[in-house]
Amino acid sequence: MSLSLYDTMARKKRPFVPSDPRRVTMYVCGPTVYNYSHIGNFRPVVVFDVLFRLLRRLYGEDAVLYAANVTDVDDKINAKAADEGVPISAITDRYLAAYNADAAALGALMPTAQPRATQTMEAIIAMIGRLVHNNSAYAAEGHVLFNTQAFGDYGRLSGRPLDEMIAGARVEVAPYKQHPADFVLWKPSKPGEPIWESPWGPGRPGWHIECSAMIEQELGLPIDIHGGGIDLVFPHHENELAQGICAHSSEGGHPHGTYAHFWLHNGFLNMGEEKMSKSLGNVTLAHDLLKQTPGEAIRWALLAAHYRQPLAWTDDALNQARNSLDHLYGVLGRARHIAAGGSGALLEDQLEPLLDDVNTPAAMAQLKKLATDLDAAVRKDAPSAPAIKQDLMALAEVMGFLQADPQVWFQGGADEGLKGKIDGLISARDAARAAKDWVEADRIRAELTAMNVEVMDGPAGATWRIKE
RNA sequence: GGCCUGAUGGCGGAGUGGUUACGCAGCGGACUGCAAAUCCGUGCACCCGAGUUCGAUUCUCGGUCAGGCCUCCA
Repeated sequence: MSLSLYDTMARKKRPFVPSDPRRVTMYVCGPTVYNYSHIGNFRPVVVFDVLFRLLRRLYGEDAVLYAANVTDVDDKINAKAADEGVPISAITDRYLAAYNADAAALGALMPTAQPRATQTMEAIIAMIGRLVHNNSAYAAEGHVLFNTQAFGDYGRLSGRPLDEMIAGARVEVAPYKQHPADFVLWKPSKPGEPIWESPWGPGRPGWHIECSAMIEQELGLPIDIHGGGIDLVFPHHENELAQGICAHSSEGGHPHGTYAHFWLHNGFLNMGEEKMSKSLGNVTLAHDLLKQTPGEAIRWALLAAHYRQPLAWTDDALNQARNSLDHLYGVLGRARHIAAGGSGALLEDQLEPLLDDVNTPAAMAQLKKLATDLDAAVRKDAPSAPAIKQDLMALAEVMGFLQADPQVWFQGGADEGLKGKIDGLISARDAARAAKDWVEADRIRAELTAMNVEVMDGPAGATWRIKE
């Protein structure tokens, strides 16, 4: 079985074939760094991280170029900077650092490139210039607007014919627009806002052009995979596609070509019945959640539903994620003396659920099956144990799980002093048990329980872990 | 108003034209000094109606309900 992915443009699953297997390219829309990102913002981060890992596994670690942009020019950033009386870079640097730290805590690898809008300004201006030059865009009242009439396929990605959109539009149409659907490529800055010189006057870029320019600069067209949240299909990706194609058509020629071979969109994370969004005020920040919950458990919860399905975020889902990881790490702890190796399953068999449009819930079921098999093999001291462990760890790695030491997973919340104290109590209890002094043994266990420590007696002595 | 998704057991969540994964929770048992962990066993669902079919949870149509997009948005 080979990799197949659901392509929003085709509205079906298609076999994935990169244009060049030695240079597989993926671009995912990243954050606007004006605040901490909420947990829903991290769903695509984790989802496309799994795809990134999978592609690296299939095509080689150095063969995959994954660019995720950072929007660091934006009204909200300006507002925040003005509010605090600091330059915008103070805001964007602060929240980009937090974003990257949170993403790392969720087990996401760093993309191979993380371009920033402010550092792509030359490419943005050059691209707008090309669009103006071939009449795909026009300047008006200090703005430059993309001419949606120049691209016959406009609306194809989102399945919205132009005239229909106009009919249902609730937006006020700016008077300088030739067509209501035309969108801004360049706009004048207000006083006090960051400003760049351009042939159309001083100002700053619109949001959509940034991604197209970065893709050209970092990856080159066409790219293999373009990802993002489903809410970006329209207008963001539709606009990106239109300007990206038109920037490559000659003057007077018909725009043609391919921008991205695959468009992937993840479903929303919901709080109860509604989407999580800053405007609804129902957000949970990953930054806050990570203070009390292991990043790996959050990652598990984010991948527990297929990426295209909506995901309801609840405390219970998080607890279940934690329980699942407890189970897996428990198996690994019991199998710690087994060295992974031998001939495991074929790579493709192993990865089959992920090859089918990144089916993470099915892959998790397989992870658990392998863990159960490993546990049984270890218990029976079966010769198959090393191979099973190898399969388990290989699949876990592609999913970004089980990279920690089991002991750290269970005891990671305890500092050295506490560990010493716990170990002392465990020894005292072991002595009491050896003397069959059950009253004393149970008293010590109660003391440990009060410390949020759970004791587990085993053939090789008692072990312990921090409870949630 | 237009466009687009989804509906699976107590909960989460895959998948399938004919025995409905997996996990959590529940129940019974084994193990244990008692527990925990683990193991064995077990109950529980495919929104409604019509159609196609030998057979539909799966395909088609209609309906209901829920959500999203059309405006910044992962």
